[in-house]
Amino acid sequence: MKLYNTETHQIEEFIPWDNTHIKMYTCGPTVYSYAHIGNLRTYIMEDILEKTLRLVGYNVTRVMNITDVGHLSSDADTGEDKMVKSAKKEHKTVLDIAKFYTDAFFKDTEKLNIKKPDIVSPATENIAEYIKIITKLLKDGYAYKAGGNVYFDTSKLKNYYRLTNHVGEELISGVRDTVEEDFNKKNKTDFVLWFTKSKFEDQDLKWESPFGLGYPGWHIECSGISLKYLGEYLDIHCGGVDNIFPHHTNEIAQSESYIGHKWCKYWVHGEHLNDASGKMSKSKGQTLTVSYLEELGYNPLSYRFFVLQSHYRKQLTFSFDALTGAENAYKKLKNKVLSLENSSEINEDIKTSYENKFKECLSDDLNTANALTLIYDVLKENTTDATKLEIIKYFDQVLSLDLTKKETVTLNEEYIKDMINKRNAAKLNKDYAEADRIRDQLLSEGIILKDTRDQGTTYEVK
RNA sequence: GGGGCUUUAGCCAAGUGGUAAGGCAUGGGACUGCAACUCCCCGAGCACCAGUUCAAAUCUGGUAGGCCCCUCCA
Repeated sequence: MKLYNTETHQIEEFIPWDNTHIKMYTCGPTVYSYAHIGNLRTYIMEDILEKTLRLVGYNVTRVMNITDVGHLSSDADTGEDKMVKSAKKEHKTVLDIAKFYTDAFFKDTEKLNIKKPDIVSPATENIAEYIKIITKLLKDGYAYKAGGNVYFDTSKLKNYYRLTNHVGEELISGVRDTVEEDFNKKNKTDFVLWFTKSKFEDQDLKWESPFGLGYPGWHIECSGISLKYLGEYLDIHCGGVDNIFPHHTNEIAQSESYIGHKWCKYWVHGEHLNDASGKMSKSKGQTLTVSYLEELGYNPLSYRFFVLQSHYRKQLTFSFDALTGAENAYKKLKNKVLSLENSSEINEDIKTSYENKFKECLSDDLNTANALTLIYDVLKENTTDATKLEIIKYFDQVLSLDLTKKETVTLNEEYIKDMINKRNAAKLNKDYAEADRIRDQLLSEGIILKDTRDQGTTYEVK
């Protein structure tokens, strides 16, 4: 298994801390609104990674956090935290909002066949863990108090910028002019571990702590949850590229200062989905959600297919043309797979050979584009249908495109047969207008008629 | 200003030194009352320039374009 490791900037052979059990942590959503399909691209990649690891024989424990407590936001113009802002807008409490969007998030991931992580933990349920870490960081001199808050002192580290090649002196703080500078910091890269005072005065959720009544900073939650559930030796930490700096950089700083040794071996980051104008963003008008795609008549799995055609470390530009293309390809492919007969013998040699090829594709830094191409090779292979079907089922354990799953819809077969007979009668009378009317009628009910040579008129569900 | 990624046919793309996989769309054909489905056929020399090499999409240097990060983001 080979993976690109952001920390070393190269593709490496994957060697876990403990070969029998892989610990995988993935940054979860901030639940202040619906996830857009760009967010979901990263979760699809993580899903492929997890399933690939399992396919090649590893045991995996995967943990994901849910960010349901405010973190420093850039909405300096309103002076409000995102969670609080949503809550106000929708006249609900912060936790109501979090619950609502957490549920929505998992509904979306389910539609995309993304497996739910083994452990999902909201940030608000692990406060004691953060306090424990912060207390030790203060005691060991890695953190300091200023202006009521606790900060991490990045100048205590020799190798703070491990994930990036940033040069400290060249960083511009407050690159975006909406961000206000925090003058409590000793160094511009220092970050807050615990807030008791912030510009967001109306933060709803606060907890007692040795540092005062307040709430945790954004970065500490991932370190805390990961250390709590996965221990001090983490194999893989995933997220979107935007998290590399500062979020993941800060996680390393906190975690390793706390445990005193190397923490995570592999950092895997998914590239963004862009639209024609650049990066997709929750705060940029029209949000492309899974349910929006459904409203437009797309199958969510067509989006999964679209994403898998590309590589996770490559930026991908979304357009409806591209999605339509993917949907066409997906439907055609699925039709071909479903038309395979499952009655003949299975050729084990061919099956094994394709299974190995499939594992090779995915083991090559998750080359899903090639893995997908392999399906077309299987369909063209000179072997029995049953063999092809078995191979594709094997592939679908990771691809999760429901390629062999027939839609189960309850149909009124007598009605349909009756309509077909009427249409055939009309056709015999050369009353094609009537025949077409019946065909359109059924189509509007989701039934597609097929005039075949040897079986007469058959139908299938749209 | 600093750091990083990227550029292969209309579109999504594979490719890691030996002469451009696959898919979608388009066009042509078979099938059809007409369609849909299905099947068959068809397209690029890899942003540009200069090197290295017997040989470069693949290596080196440069130019141009696109995108991202530098405390909201997946």
